[in-house]
Amino acid sequence: MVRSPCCCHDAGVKKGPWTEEEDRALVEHIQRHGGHVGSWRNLPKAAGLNRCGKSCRLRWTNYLRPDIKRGNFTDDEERLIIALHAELGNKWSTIATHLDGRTDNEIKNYWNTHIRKKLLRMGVDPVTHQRLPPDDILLNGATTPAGLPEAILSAAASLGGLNSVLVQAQALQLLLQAINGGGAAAAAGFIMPNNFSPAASSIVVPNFQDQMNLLANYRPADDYLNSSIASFAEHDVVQQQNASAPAPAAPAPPPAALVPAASFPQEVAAAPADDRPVQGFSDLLSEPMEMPSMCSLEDDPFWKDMLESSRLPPL
DNA sequence: AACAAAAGCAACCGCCGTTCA
DNA sequence: CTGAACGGCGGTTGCTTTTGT
Repeated sequence: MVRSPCCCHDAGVKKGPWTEEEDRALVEHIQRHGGHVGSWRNLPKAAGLNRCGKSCRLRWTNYLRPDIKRGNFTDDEERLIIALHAELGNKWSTIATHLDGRTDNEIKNYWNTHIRKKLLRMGVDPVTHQRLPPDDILLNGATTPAGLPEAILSAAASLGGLNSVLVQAQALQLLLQAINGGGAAAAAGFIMPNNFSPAASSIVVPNFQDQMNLLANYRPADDYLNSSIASFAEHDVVQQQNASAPAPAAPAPPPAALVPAASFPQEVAAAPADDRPVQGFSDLLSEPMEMPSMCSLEDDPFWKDMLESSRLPPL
């Protein structure tokens, strides 16, 4: 017996976005059959649809199925996806079986549009889940003019694994550039006084040693899965907020569920001598942006040296 | 306000393993 | 056993929406 060729190649079969009428026809047909489709190939004709069976299956499984969960991915889902991807690779359908109500297509899209970029920003290769070479991180972060905060984050993420003085200097240079430009620095999570000006004689920055302690202890690929990468969602929200906010206005108290991202843990800032290693980048991103321990640049010999050796104008 | 660029996402394409005649 | 169709999957495209200038 010879089977007929796939309907997908029929010239008259409709393609493109589905209309409400088509959706209704498909759903009603499947419901009439108790949720059982039988043959996808025969379904379009039986349901009165001028669509390829394959297209019907896709529409049903990715959009119309009643058990599909809509809305943003939660942090837990995000962590699970990353963990599963590290183990399974691009086995989206397998990954989808571990997340209730999520389709492989949705997960795949979310990975490609959100998680992948975030991992890159954190200095983690989204394919291998290993730490990227520092040079790559810097390149990734510095590709867009508006991406300076990302460059700083990438540089910070790379500090823990720096293997060359040159790269370390590049990372610090990024930090210095951020401080020299108030808006970018604010976006990176540094607190600037309301009257901040690059030319001002007293520039306040977070305690440098605290920053270096945190950054130096960060090992992205070692433990990022265990940490609350967490802050992914918050990270995005805050980036957008910072990018669009008319900085450097005095920050309003954030909503309880929304804390600034690129900041340093309070307990570390308050206890500089504590060498507690951070568990991951989340520690740098998830706490409110409060810096009890501040110092001025002139008072910090390290900053003084750095500024003198940089090409920035003297402060 | 208008335009351009970037991001997000639904849908399509084509390959591959399985099923079936 | 063979070959064609089916169903499923991952990669990619292109349209729509959002954001930036």
